[in-house]
Amino acid sequence: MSAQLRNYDCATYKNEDIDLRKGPWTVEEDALLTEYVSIHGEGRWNAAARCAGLKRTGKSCRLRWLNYLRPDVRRGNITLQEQLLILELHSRWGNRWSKIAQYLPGRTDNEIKNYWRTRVQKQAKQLKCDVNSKKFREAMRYIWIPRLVERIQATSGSPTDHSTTYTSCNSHLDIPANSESVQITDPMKEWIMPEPSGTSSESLDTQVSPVSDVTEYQNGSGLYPEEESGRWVETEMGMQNNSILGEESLDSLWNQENIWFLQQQLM
DNA sequence: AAGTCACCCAACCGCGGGTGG
DNA sequence: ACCACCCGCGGTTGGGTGACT
Repeated sequence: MSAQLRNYDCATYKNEDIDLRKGPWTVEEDALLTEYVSIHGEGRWNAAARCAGLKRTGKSCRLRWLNYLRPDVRRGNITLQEQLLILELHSRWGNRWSKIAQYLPGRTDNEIKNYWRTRVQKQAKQLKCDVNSKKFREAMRYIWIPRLVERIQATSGSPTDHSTTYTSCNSHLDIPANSESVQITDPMKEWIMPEPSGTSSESLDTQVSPVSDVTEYQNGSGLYPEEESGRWVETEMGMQNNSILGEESLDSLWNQENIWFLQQQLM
């Protein structure tokens, strides 16, 4: 335990003495907060800020812990599986970042939100349509997501069955429309949510609030119908072949040619 | 080398809900 | 019932960085 933390007397702390700090956290601040949480656990962030001797608000401490210091936080590129899951869950719940983050172990709501804003919204902007528009959702559903699925299958080495490349979102994410219980169905769960070594399968059966969010999602039209299956799907753009974009990488999925194609379809 | 631009991400802000006095 | 406080969520912003000219 650091001398600062050991010697600090919460009871004598005077709020008026605080000259609150803002901006980036220092190594010393990180160490103080980490040490405090390791002893007292999470929660009571205002008390944590005071007792750890941090000149920060409780909110700032909470954010720093959850988004950065927490030992199980994952950093680095969002994987294909995670991208797929984000697209799927966002289509169902909208901007419920913290809720979506519950299904991406180690990822924070902030990270997912940033991913959405920087990557997904950028594509919508390039397509000159709103990210919440039906047209963009269909572009995601019938082109982006199938390409993700194909890439995931390709990289996992499993054979690609084009007749079932993409049926509907709910075909590989078994999310009951009237339930919060999200269960990943076999065999998809292996590549959507690879089970961390040494952990139980609990993460695959995460239970959350029993209240349905489906009805809460104001853009309710974002829900996918269940009936589609197979390679050809009927969209607002007309009959759409899932393989229409060929075999280019996802990174080039949204190249100018594709954007042009989509723009034609979206007219 | 310097300037500009776009992207990414950490952190802040405002708001609403929950809770205890 | 009211108020104050705390916590969590979603939206937004500002700084760092790399690519490009």
